[in-house]
Amino acid sequence: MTPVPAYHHGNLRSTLLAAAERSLRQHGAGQLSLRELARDAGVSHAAPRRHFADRQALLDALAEAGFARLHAELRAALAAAGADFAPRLHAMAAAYLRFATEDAALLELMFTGKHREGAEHLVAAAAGPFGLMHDLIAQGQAQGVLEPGPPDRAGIVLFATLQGIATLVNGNLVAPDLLDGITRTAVDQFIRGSRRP
Amino acid sequence: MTPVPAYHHGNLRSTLLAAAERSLRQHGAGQLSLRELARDAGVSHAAPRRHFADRQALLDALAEAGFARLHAELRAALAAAGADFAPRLHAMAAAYLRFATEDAALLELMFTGKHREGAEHLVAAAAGPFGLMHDLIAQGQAQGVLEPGPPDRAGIVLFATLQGIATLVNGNLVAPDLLDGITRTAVDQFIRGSRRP
DNA sequence: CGTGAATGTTGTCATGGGAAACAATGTATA
DNA sequence: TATACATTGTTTCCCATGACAACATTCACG
Repeated sequence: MTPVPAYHHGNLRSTLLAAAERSLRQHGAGQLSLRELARDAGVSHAAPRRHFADRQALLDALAEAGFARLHAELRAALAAAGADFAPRLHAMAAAYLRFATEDAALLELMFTGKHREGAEHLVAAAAGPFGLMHDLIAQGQAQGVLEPGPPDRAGIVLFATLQGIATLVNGNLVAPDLLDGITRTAVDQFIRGSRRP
Repeated sequence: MTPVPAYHHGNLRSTLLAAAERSLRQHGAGQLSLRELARDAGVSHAAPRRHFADRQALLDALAEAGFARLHAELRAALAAAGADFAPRLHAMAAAYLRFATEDAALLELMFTGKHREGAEHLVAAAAGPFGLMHDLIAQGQAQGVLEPGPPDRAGIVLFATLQGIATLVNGNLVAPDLLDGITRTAVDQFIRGSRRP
């Protein structure tokens, strides 16, 4: 018996999100079409509207999921690293840049101010990865490697540097094979620039 | 006599680019519509095609013009600064971030890998600002403030940091009133991180 | 002049987002 | 269980846009 296609798809929302993530990786956010996603899911072109009020809502959901995944990957990288500050920082930076360069379009969605007015979701979702960075800096200070002070400012600068490296590489302004070296340089410079005198 | 509208607009290309830059600033690249630009210019909806093969060509032209303007503004900032390295670096960073936060959408167009396959134009245009950064680093080394070495790597890290700060601010992940302080912190940390031992 | 290259215009098509009205299905509850 | 309501998906329609082709006007230059 070919199973009669159920009227209710069952998990359209997650199916759409998964397909969207694929399309995003392959063709970028600009090319992402709700109708095409609907076709792929074998569903009418208006069905997605039950789950995403409009195109932007879908993109916002993608960005939010992206932050969650980024958070998880950073946590995993930290867990795999040892207890010392410097290796942990290097591990985190490498993990961040792997994510950022493998999912360039997603990263762009997550960061470039494409969000809606009420983008508290996104800001809240971003707080996860930001928090990891913050905690790591605090650990560096506790271990006496970094100079004391509010970890926020230094953390933002570090985060910005990693984010910027990703942008330059993703924009083809820096050759991808330089990525690892530059990342290491950036982290080392960061440590040197804010280490305890 | 109401002047009969001339059949030939005369300078449609620059008119379109100017209008596009305005629209970009107000509504972002996604909302930019060739037909709307044509309407604004008082010209038929197909006229822009004579000057830009397609939408992407218009966006590429905008990005290229953006690099030229960025280059000019950085040069102006450097010219206004003194001869000492640190103030020059601070001036350049401030100028970069002013440009980057006032024209967020343009910056995104310039950097995020939205270019065509053959994007040599863009890479070449980007070389201008990159070169300034490079020269500035070299000057810092010559003045004995920075440790010697190939200026490229350090320059890329610095550029990335500024670019990343802009992304975070433009994405509302960092409050705009923190911008100046963070920029200063970033530059100071950079100098401390790569100064002569 | 007059001819060809630039530059604009009108008309058309396919694609896509969005909205409304309707249909099928699931669920709670009297 | 039967009926009311909520969820989810379908159909049908409208409109904006990008892209393209065929045609018109103007300009520059011999």
